[in-house]
Amino acid sequence: MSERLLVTSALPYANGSIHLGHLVEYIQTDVYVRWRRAAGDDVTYVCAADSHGTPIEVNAAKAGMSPKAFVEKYRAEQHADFGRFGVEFSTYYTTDSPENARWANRVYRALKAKGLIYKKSVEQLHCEHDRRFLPDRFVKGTCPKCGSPDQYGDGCEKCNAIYDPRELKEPRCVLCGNAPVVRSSDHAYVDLQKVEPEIRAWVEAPGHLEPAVREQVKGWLADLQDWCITRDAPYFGFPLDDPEFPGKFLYVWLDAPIGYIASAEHHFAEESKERLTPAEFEARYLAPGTPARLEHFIGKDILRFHAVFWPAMLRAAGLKTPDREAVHGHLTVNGEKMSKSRGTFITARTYLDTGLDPELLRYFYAANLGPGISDLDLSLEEFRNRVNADLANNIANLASRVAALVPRAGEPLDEAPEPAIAEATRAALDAGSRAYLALELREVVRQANLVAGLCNRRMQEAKPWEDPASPASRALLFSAAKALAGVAVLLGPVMPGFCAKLLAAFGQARPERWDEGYDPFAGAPVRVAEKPPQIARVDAKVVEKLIAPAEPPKSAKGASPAEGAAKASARPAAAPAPVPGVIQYEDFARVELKVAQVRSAEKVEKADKLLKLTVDAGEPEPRTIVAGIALAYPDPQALVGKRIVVVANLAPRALRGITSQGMLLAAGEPPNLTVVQVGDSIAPGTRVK
RNA sequence: GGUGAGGUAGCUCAGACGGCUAGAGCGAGGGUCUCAUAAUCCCUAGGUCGGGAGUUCGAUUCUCCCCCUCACCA
Repeated sequence: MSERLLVTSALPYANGSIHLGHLVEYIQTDVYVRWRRAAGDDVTYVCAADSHGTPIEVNAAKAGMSPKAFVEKYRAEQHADFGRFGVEFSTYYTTDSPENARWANRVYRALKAKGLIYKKSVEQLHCEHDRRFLPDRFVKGTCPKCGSPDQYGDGCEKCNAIYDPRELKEPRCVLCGNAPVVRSSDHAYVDLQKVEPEIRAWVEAPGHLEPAVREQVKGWLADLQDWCITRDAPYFGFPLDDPEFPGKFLYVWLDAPIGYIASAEHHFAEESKERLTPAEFEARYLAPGTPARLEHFIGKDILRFHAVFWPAMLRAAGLKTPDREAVHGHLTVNGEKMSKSRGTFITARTYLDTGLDPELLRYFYAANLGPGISDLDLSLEEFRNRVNADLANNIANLASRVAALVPRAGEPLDEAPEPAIAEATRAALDAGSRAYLALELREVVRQANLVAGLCNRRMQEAKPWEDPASPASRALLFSAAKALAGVAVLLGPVMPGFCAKLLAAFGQARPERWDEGYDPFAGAPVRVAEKPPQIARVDAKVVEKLIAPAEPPKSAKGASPAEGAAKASARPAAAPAPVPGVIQYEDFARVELKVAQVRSAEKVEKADKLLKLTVDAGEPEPRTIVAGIALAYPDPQALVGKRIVVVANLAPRALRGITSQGMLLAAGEPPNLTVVQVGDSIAPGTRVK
């Protein structure tokens, strides 16, 4: 196919560390980019740190740093983290760059020249103490609808009401706690109604958006709101160069997507192998009608900016519009939003610290990613199953058994392949290629496993270990090794390291390109050049290390507010602020209560209050629980067979030399005490909530 | 409240211009080989295809209503 592409991932906000939610998008994009390159395309993969906005300005000040230094710290850390997961950008720049300042002003001037900018006075909450207007997330107060305290200025997390910050009761500035006042200020607005037909045309054109996404965006177009693109000082951003709006800054969301362009321009001017002047870069990549493709990977949370505002901006600036926007959903962990209080907020570092290979995460994501916007769940159990069943048991083990037999068959092998294996491998490569283009990564993974599964089955049928040197055995071993080479090529974009080793193991070279003319059964004869790569089976204990010990909810003071939507998707839910004496649902949810059936009960020696119980909590192993209930149950046998409720996730603790794995619920004080029981219809292991 | 998406086996999902016994992978249960990472391979799972009504010879697949989930928005 040989096309030229500019591919982008959303720009992570330079205000925090990369987590597994971010990585969905960057891994998805990286896999796509690697496949494109393997297929002979010329791809430039652009990303950058999103560096502007109130949160960065405020947090930098808190950290006693200049915004520039603050941003650079996170930019470098993020870039390094991505690299560890094999995400290889052509460039990882910053939106706070001279190139971007120039581009942002150019786009602004273009909007203005087209008559799309108008001035409007807006009332906002202003903190007299901090001398600043407060973005929605910088105000907290009581919800005007339901009366819940401690809600952000844009909406209530309790009743889901959405309102204007001015409606908030008892508002206060999250920075200093003082009550803000209402003040008005003039701002620049983009009149989107005027360009609605152009936006609509872009949205409805086939190929730009997935059908489901397109419907969503069309819904917005039916009720287009004008867009405010300026902010008041103090602000970390580009000063607006327009006498009509003195002292204003460009809103971060105007310059963020422009950062794609500015970063790419910077890359070609100063980093790339083939250097391009800004004019050459623009002509090649951005001129309307250029054959170069522009593709954006984004999360569903920033769809509006990319599917409505961005095409409008590009059109107004006389540039080409995107050829595709791939939108993915958010990451959940064990079926729920990532949450610091549950310990499921997993950073890239946390993952690396467990010692798990980053390529396993790439594989898992690929195995679960399609072109749609549905959320992707990282169930730790599924992760383990997937890696163990597909990689360890199926693919890597096949490589291992073939490698053990090839020397016994007599190297090198250069046979006629088994037709069924050859055909299946070619079909998988063919289907895989189409799947990559359609971003059906899970289909790619499926195809690879089909091939390996067939080879394993053939091995089982033909038993080449019985007579390895026979012509039939040699043909099968040759076929399996070559099929593995095909699998390595197919999965190469997903697991570059593993696949390179797999090819090398059987003396196979990586093809220059595999879109056309690549035949795994041609090329070098098969010999075992080195040990094939192993995939250690993942142990449940290792995976569990991903979940941090639950962290107490942060105080309101420490919570870092985000202005509008964070740029990169899958941001965590903000921890609700604690109210004295009242716990949040999350606090309760941290306590894992389970039904358990008492198997045995006996007195603990030398302790007149303690009983030692063995209970079945629906787990592989029975639990031992030591409880101070002996006075209330002089005959421990009375408890045997009862279904009680235990706290299952309590840290184990030794009592009288016996480790108690949890505690049971009981009402009253000894000796007048009764163990909480449930009916016989509830099975041991059932969660109590 | 509005808009959009979706609700198919324990889990992740396929599928059907309406029609043979609704599929796959993983998990689970049983069996098997031993070249290989206690891996492979074989068999098994009987799920009201969210609920109700309608159209039809026939709907899980079409229409309508309802319920639930998710997202975006006022």
